[in-house]
This record gives sequence, structure tokens and C-alpha cells, in this order.
Amino acid sequence: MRWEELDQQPCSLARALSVVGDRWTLVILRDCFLGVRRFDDFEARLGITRHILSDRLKKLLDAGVLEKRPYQERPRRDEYRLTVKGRDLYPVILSLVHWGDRYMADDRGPPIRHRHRGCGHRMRGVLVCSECGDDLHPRDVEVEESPAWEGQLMPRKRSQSQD
Amino acid sequence: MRWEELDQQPCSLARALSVVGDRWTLVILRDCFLGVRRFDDFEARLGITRHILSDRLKKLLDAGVLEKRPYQERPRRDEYRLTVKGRDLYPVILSLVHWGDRYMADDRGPPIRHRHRGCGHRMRGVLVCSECGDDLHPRDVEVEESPAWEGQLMPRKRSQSQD
DNA sequence: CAAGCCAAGTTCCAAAAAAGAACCCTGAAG
DNA sequence: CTTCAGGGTTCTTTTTTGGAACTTGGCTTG
Repeated sequence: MRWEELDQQPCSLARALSVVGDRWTLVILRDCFLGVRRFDDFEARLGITRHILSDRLKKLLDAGVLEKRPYQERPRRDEYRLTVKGRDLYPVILSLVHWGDRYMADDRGPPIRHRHRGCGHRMRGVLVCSECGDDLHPRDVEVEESPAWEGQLMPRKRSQSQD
Repeated sequence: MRWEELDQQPCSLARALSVVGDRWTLVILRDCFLGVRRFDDFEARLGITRHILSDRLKKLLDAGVLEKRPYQERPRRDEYRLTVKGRDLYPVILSLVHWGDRYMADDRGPPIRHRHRGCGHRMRGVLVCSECGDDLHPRDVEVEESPAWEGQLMPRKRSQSQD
């Protein structure tokens, strides 16, 4: 399968990755969440080539994850800002950050800490069930195919141990 | 910056992406969470070349996200399984799936539904504060540099509107 | 008024990674 | 002793990146 076909797969993960699944897009978005908005600032912070940066920003605009807004006229300059669609990627970013904090930190510990303004504490993001509020673990989640894709999604069964 | 240098960046997101940030790794892991464990099954389901699949599985083993376990002797055969480190990527995967469900679904709706065994309801994963349990939104989270990286992480300030 | 400068990109070329297909190895099984 | 299954590796062609230089429009400075 070629990368461009990924957004036609019957899988929301594959489709999401067709937007944010390449090597640089999520680091660009991390900077967006930190308040970076201008081309040169992205370039300076990311150490990414202008070529690739330009291409990725364009794709994020096309995908509706970022939008351009003028911050001055004459000369016209635009900055890149997260849309609502883009802001909704926050759980993805924060989950990745906490995974990195846990498994990839060196002896100096995690480089960034998060504090929740609501309660004032240092915290992590935790994934919970939208209905009952309990923590979610993979084994507690049952997946069902939507009838529209009957038979195309799930792995064929092998006799397999449950651990 | 070259891709291989990403794991030395003082940023947990960059380090996490040095493991799972390429085009195929997260789709491979999605299948792991669905119970796929064998080379040929991955190949058949993913439509990925054997070459790349082999390379990615090897990298996931090196990273400690997957492990090989024998499921028979004579001839010896191994399967790939998630480690605890790998299972801890579940929030990332589920967040991406729900983002895809919301923004990338076609008229047939999301291909897969999730049910929480704990409460029996169809649900989404929601990100909440580990301390107070409230929903997390980017604006409610304040980031602080750890003293060990003073000055290397945050964007330099520009006078900028807050929206 | 020419010479720079800044933000925001493009263009061009060489190097690296991915796609696609064919081939290899090991240990049964017929 | 030929075939098959599982689990890869090799080879060649396309695509993507990396790196650096060039462009464009409008200030600004001497």
C-alpha cells in the first residue's frame, strides 16, 4: 500500500495517520500547542529543512488542522494557528508526551512538566471511559465492527492464548 | 535535524516519535492491539512490503515495545507480542482512532466501535487530569521547563494575542 | 536612491528510504 | 526427494528527504 492510499482505508487510525503520521507533523503540532506560529520560528526550533516545513504546513492547512491568519498588513504576513480540529489532537500529543516521559527520559527526568490550571496540581493526562469515568486498559475494551464493513477489519481468528 | 537524532532531543514527544513516529509503526501497533501476532498476518492485513514490516518489527523489538515469544518448538516459531511498554501506548492509539472517527469518517460512519467491559456502554476515551479528574483542554494546561533544561525548550516570547 | 534586511517561501541536486517483486532458508509432511 | 509454510533477505526502481542557494515584496538605513 502506498502512503497516499492510507486515507481510504476503512480504519480511523489509518485515516488519522494519513494526516499526522509522518515523521515531522506531530513535532510541528507540538510547537503549535506551545504557541509557535511563524514559519521562521518553526524552522529555528525544529531544525527541519524549510522545504519539508513548507510542505507539511501546506498539508496541515489542506487538512484543516491549521489555518492562516494575518498578523499584519503591508507587508502582509500570516501566521499558522490551530483550528478546532487541530486542537482536538491534544489528547494524542499529551499521551505521547507522557509515554515519552515514562520510557524515554534520561537521568535528568522529563524536560517539561504540566500543571492543570483547574486544580493547580502537577499532573498527567489519563485516558478514561467517557461513560463511567474508569481508567481504560486495552483488555477492557471490546471492539465491534460497524455493520457497514462486515468482515474487512478484524483479524481472522487463530486459536490463541489470551496472554 | 536528521531523523535518528530525534531521540536525543530534550523533548519527550520527539523521543516518543523516534520510536513510533514513522509512517507504518502505529498501524502495526494497531494490529497488535487487535490481536495480530504473526509476520504473515501483519503482512496480509497491512498491505505493507515484507521488507519494511521486517525492519519495523525489528525496531519495535529493539525499543522494547514488542517481544518475541515462541508459540511452538520444532520448528521453532515466534510471535510478536506487546510488552507493558507497548501496551502503555494504548491511549495514543485510542486518541488517534477517536480523532479519526470524528474528522475522517465517511458517510458510513466510523468502522469500529468500542465498548467498555467495565460498564457495558459504547464509549470514547477521554483525557482527564490525573489529579482532579476534569477534562483536559490545551488552554488549561500550563507547561513549565524542568530546571535541567533551562532556556532550551520554550519558544522565545513574541508579543502575541491570546487568541 | 542603492544596498541591506526580513519574513516567507522555491528551486535544484545528491543522498536516503520505501515500494514491488523475486529469491532463500529451515524443518516438517506426503 | 519434492513440496509446503513460516519467516524472512536481496535487488531494482521510485519517492522522499536533506542541504544549500535563490526569489519576492516591502520596509529601513546611509
